[in-house]
Amino acid sequence: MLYSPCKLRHLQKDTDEKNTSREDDDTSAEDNTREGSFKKRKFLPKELKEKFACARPSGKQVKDFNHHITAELEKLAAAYKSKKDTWRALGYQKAISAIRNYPRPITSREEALSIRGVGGRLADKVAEIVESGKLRKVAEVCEDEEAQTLQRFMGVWGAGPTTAHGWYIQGYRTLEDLREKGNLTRHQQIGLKYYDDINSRIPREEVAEIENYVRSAAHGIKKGLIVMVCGSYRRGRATCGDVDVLVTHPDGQSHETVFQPLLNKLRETGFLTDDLVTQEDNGNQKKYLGVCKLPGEGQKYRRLDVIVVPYCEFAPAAMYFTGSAHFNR
DNA sequence: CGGCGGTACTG
DNA sequence: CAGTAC
DNA sequence: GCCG
Repeated sequence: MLYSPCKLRHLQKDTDEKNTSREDDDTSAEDNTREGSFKKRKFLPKELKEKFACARPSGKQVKDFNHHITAELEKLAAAYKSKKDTWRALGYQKAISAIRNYPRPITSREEALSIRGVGGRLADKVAEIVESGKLRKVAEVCEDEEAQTLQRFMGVWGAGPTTAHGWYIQGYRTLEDLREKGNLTRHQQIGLKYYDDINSRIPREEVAEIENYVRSAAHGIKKGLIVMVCGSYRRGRATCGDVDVLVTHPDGQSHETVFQPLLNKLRETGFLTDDLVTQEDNGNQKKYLGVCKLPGEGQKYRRLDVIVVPYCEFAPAAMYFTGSAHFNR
């Protein structure tokens, strides 16, 4: 697949929910607001509109017909990942993604097997879930203390399987242990501090609020900036694991000078509360990873990524960062 | 069987 | 360099 | 785990 105007170097792929250990609730409301406002922008050249037509997922909310199946498989995927069985976990994750996009309830082993990404072993498991409502393998693999602890530790941002295992063999079992005795990297300290918030799903309504907040700040810096949330939000999911904000400017130049001023502005207002990676350069893209919180009482801390791209890479970047099913084939 | 994304940051 | 995240 |  090629996108003509610019070379697409270093585009990041985001195949599915990053929070593999969490599950979405289903349902509800589609957002026409952003799409609506988007169509009204008159300065979009037509070739870019065409790309958007490809890039834009259907406006409909994505239904999760096989939630009972993916929820069970997610448990195994997370357990395998925590045990450093990464390729097995990847196989599970691909199958889960495929099943999640499957447009109707799966009722048989054969039907499962017809889905690309689901092989014989997983089709057996799907069949067991369809028949009994659960997987015995989950009890076997996930319910021992080690598996539970490893997964708890991997919920700390910046801690992967190796770190989690290291903590485990040092005798740590709880987050309290980590706070008191573990030596954590700066990333992990932040990840621990906001553990509960960061590991909760974000309602898409709140994602929209965050998008608007960032957009307002951006427009205070430079008029005409385009601010758009990608990721699972853009795929129509009811909840998201984090917020992926893509920023560009139609004049093809302004994106170069916007990155730091925008972040500074968001810091000044107290919206950005912690930085994880302050600048990751990818060709002419710039990426920020951090933590934000909307103003007001009772708001949660949320993981926020900001990516600034040149205009010519905007549409394809939106596709990459959205990671649509279309793109996985 | 071997390959499974490729890159940038942190320490 | 290994580990991690995107 | 799955795929080619």
